[in-house]
Amino acid sequence: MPDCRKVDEAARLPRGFYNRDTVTVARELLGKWLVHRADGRCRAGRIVEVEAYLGPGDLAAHTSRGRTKRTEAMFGPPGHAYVYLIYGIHHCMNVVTGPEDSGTAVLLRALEPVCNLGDNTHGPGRLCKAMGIDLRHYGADLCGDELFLLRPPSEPAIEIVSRPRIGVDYAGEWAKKPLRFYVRGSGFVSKK
DNA sequence: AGGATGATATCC
DNA sequence: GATATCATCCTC
Repeated sequence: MPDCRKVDEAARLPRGFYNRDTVTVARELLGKWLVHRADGRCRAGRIVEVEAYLGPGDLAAHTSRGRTKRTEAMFGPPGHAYVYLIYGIHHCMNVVTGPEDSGTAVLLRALEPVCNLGDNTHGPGRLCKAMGIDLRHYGADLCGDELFLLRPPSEPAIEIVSRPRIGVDYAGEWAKKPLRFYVRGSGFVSKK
């Protein structure tokens, strides 16, 4: 099991990483580490499942209903967090991608524990709970020092599987598009 | 299969 | 100001 000390020797993902095509970013986020430093504690997990949301034209994306106070962060500049509360209980975290105003983002759905996480890290709600992410992180700069992503010290080759996104049946044709990506064989991805 | 639980969008 | 709707998870 990798160690949290390795966080300091790993390369932080630069702003430019996020300022690209959303599907490209989604696929490349697999295998990267999500790190949260707070209260003198460092929590980290390896991203193994994500979903791409392609902006106002994507009927499954929150930004398809236009710019609102809630979706403001998703329309913001890349490399920031779009966090929202769902079903009154769970938080979900997205990484904002593409140029500012594009309204595109990648939902983080599952992690493999790296350090200081329990084993309840699969599923977007449990991911946020394990990482201690909530609405305080709405709009947080992922190039900052508290919540960030990095390229791990060693990044093993992975095989990427693409499938339809989960929980977006209302989105018509968009519900069928294979915009969910996960690491084959991880064992920590959503069933289905 | 259904309930929890609250922010938000979309209606009056 | 009321209400319907959730990019979910847990329990029954």
